[in-house]
Amino acid sequence: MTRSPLPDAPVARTASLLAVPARATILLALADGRARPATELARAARISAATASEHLSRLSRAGLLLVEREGRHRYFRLRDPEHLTGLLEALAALAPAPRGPAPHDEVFASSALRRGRTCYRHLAGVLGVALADAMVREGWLSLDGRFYDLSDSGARGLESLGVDVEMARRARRTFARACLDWSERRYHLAGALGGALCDRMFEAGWVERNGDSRITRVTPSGRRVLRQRLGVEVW
Amino acid sequence: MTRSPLPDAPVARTASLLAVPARATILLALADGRARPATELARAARISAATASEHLSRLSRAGLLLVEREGRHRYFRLRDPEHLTGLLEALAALAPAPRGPAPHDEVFASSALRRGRTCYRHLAGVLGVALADAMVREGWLSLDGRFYDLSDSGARGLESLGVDVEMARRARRTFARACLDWSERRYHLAGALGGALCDRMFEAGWVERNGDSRITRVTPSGRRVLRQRLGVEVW
DNA sequence: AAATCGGTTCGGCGGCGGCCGAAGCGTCAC
DNA sequence: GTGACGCTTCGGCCGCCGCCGAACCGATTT
Repeated sequence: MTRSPLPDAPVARTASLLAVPARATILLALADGRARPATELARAARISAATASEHLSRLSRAGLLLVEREGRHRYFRLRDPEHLTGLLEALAALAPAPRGPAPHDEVFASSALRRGRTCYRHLAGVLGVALADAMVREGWLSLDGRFYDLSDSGARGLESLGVDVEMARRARRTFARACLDWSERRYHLAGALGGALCDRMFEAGWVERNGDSRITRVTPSGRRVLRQRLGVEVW
Repeated sequence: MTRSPLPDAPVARTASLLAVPARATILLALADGRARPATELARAARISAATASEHLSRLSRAGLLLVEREGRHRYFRLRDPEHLTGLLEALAALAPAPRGPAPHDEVFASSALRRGRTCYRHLAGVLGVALADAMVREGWLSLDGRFYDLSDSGARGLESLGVDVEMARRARRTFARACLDWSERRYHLAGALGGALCDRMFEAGWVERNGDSRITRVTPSGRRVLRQRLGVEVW
């Protein structure tokens, strides 16, 4: 019953990846090129974690997604956002009904969470990324793969902010890790040093929690310190 | 159990049209923008006529195909070749394995049939289309929808070639129809007048059959007549 | 009229695969 | 340690749909 392979098999196989609503939702949710954890994608597609896991592994195996482990999360992102996005748009454009531009996501714009938040015990969101960027720009940190190197001047700078760098060095945890930030798609500072910095900023009253959520906001004094010491202007 | 509709339904629904090998083959076979009858598409996809009919009706309902009845045939073609072809290529490009350019069709190039053939009782292929084009160019015929109008000068011209135009007018069949030519994707002359012209060309020895097949070729004398009377140069 | 042919419809079969709950594993918090 | 949490694997259910043969329809031929 088997026949010689038709030259269109690849087309059909690839199309079938996009042919189920749950997977299309997932890809659409990743269309902005940012990385998101599996649970969030499951929620977006309204499927169980188990089902999402299957879809994600299938999409990864097909080479559409890249995956990055981050603690107990797994972040997925499109391997080739340009190409994939174009394809999704072309498919949507072929559909008969809709004539206006699709509402697309919006779902993920939930900006309060995006601006600043804690990620386990370090700072994330726009704030966390801005901080990491600034420290790199000032020569305090340099990125090496998934880790940061802390320069001497960086150590001095952080110490002068009141961060207990020596204590962080002695911790059994990784000292300075680059953590993929899901809302900004860039790295922020994690590890013992990130924790120490985060602790210090709360302790000094430069940032504060919004109730008991993970949402964090910068206080006026924090804003001043960051501007003076790191040249960072945070909203 | 029903949930509010996700914005990705159109993407998935459209993708599922391309997600089955048989349909992908059909669309690929039509990728050149030409129209082909259902049976040929069934053969290309290696499925039964019944299955092909389902696929074709589904693709038509989805607005991907246009259909044109022609006698007892139904010719299908892509509604928007540009768009669809781009989509197919983008999908194929996403597939991991193939690195060289796809062999695409070639299948349909079977050129002997393409050059000239009879279609029921009139001339088709490159020859038929060239003839129809020439007669339009000479002002003998003008296309009106799916039919041709024969001008007075056209009637005289055909008569002078020995075609029995009056007999054709009295026939109960349609006098001069435009028949969609599958290999050239353009119209050729059908109907009673097309039949009369075809008869005359065989009778005069301007064209002859290749054995008992539908393949037809122009003889030297035919070539000369066509060049002199219609300004047509046929290979 | 009968035969042929292109195409569609119908009924039914069979398999792929999407989905979930439960269980398992690793990471992190307390 | 214990518990919570993110994620994956496993087993099984179930529905969708691609496929065909047979019957049917309409156009064309003889």
